[in-house]
Amino acid sequence: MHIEFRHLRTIKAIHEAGGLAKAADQLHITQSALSHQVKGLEDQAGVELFVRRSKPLRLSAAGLRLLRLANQVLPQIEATLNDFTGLRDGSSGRMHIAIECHACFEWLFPVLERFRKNWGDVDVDIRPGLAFDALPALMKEDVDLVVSSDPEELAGIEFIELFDYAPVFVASKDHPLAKKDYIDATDFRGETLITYPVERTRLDVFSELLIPAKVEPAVVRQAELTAVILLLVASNRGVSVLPDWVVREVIYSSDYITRPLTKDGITKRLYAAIRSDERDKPYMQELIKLARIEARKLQEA
Amino acid sequence: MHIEFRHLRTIKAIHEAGGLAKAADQLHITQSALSHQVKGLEDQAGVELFVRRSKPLRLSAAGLRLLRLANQVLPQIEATLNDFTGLRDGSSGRMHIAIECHACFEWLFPVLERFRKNWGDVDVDIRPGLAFDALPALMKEDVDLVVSSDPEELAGIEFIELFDYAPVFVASKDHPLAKKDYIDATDFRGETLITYPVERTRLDVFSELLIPAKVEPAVVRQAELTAVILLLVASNRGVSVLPDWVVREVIYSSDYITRPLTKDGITKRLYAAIRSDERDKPYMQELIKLARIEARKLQEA
DNA sequence: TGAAAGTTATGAATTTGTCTCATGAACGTG
DNA sequence: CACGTTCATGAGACAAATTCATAACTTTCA
Repeated sequence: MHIEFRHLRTIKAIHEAGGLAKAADQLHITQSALSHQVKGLEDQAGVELFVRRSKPLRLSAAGLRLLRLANQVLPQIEATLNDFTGLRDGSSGRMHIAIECHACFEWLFPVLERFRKNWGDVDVDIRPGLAFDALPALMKEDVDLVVSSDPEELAGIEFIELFDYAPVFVASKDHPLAKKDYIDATDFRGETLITYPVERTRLDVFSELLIPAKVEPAVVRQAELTAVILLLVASNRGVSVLPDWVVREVIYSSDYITRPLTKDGITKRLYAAIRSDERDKPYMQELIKLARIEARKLQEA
Repeated sequence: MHIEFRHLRTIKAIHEAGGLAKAADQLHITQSALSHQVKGLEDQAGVELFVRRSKPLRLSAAGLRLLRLANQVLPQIEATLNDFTGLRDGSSGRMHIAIECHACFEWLFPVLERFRKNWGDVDVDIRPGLAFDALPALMKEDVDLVVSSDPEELAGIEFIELFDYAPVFVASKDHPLAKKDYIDATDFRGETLITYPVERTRLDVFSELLIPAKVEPAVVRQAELTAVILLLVASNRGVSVLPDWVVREVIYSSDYITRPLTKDGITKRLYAAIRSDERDKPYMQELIKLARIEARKLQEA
């Protein structure tokens, strides 16, 4: 036999009730059960837990030691169980986010900043590493939310619409294309295009414009950070295509010009992919709400 | 079902081994048992403990919380069990001492002071309150050692000889009786006798001298503290009879004289009464040894 | 993509352990 | 000393954990 929580509860109850019989009532078991239990414990520990010579059954030195253990340990269990109800009812949980779209940092960061305020018990993280396998990771519960613009039909996964955005052409104000009202695929011929360092199929400018039109820019140069891309564009080292929420920040800067792609502009939609069973968790809903608000703010700026 | 230590050990093992099967080996039970156990736990707690979608069975948020509990709690149990082996093998325990003889503080305190150094795990205390019922208290395990000068035949109790001492007459150097070489019972007639505040039968001067001789002092005055008794004696407010280990400290002081009781002197023997089943405990033996040493030192002083 | 290997889940049977019931023993009290 | 209280004990009832056998699932590798 091993020492178990049951025994700690027993010791504590006997001590507090001041006797087997009363403790037994309190624990809703018989006095006999307690007696057996104590005996078992004593056999196992090899020490007497109670002083039996006197009637009001007092704790021995060893018994007191065990009581101390009980007083340490039982509250810790309580605390754990409480945390569990938190996890169950959704006031705490995990929110590890994978972003397929590089520029999403821009709006996601402020969102998480606000989210953190009200949901301190939720463990928040961004996992940039797995841009590729984001959806498999979501299914495997490696992450809990994926920001994506390509909804797929997947069992147990659903894509929740966040907001629409437009990929927008950005160039230096001195660039020749600044003269045009809108930009077509053919305009990229001979240009240096600056993109995030991901495969082309995952870049709007390629998937929506250049690949269908079978146009290849003169040079494709990659930069990790949005700020760096803008820097390169400003100094006329190339042109780029960025989501409107990014360029909105620079739209009034006299260094840049922005133009729609194609005459009618291109619109894309961003989704939050989550596991269906987490859709109703309150913090999940909250995060999505915050994302929509934040996006609107950025686009209205 | 309740959460039990078993479950904590299980969670910990699964996490460390990285899988049910390996953990099962480690715990010397079958993989099936672990699976059932985890299932039971999850049902009980109402939360998923593991992420099952991926193969190497990872802990979920709740699982991690439980692991934290395990890492807190299991060492505490270990510690308790270790303390128990201490209690079993006698390196720790309780040493609550009742003293029937008031003056015993004088030598007992230094003894306990030294005892404490080597037996820090033993809970030491002096219980002055129960001078009367000291022996019943010993039987009931209210105390563990009684210092007494009256051995009795009691089941489960044995009296271990500590050392011999002599009750000695003390008076001011200016007292008339200072002229005598030894003091008889009749010398107390007309004197003020200062004693500890206990019943006469438990005072050597009465039990050994005055009661047999049917002598009553003029006044019997009581004082709690040895120092106070000596103070009163020094200022010639009365005479007293104290154990030699006490007066040895003042013997060279020019304020006092000490004289033997009766021509041949009276010798008494002090005992440690303990429960027989504790006789062989190492700290018990040590305490008795220290008591003898201390007494010799005091009497040789 | 389809075995093969490895890992976890499940159901029924079995074993183990815990509890209850009935009763006895010990203690304290009037 | 009888009586009420409190704890201990043994046998049987019951509940729970474990095992065995096997299914279901994942991952890996060809």
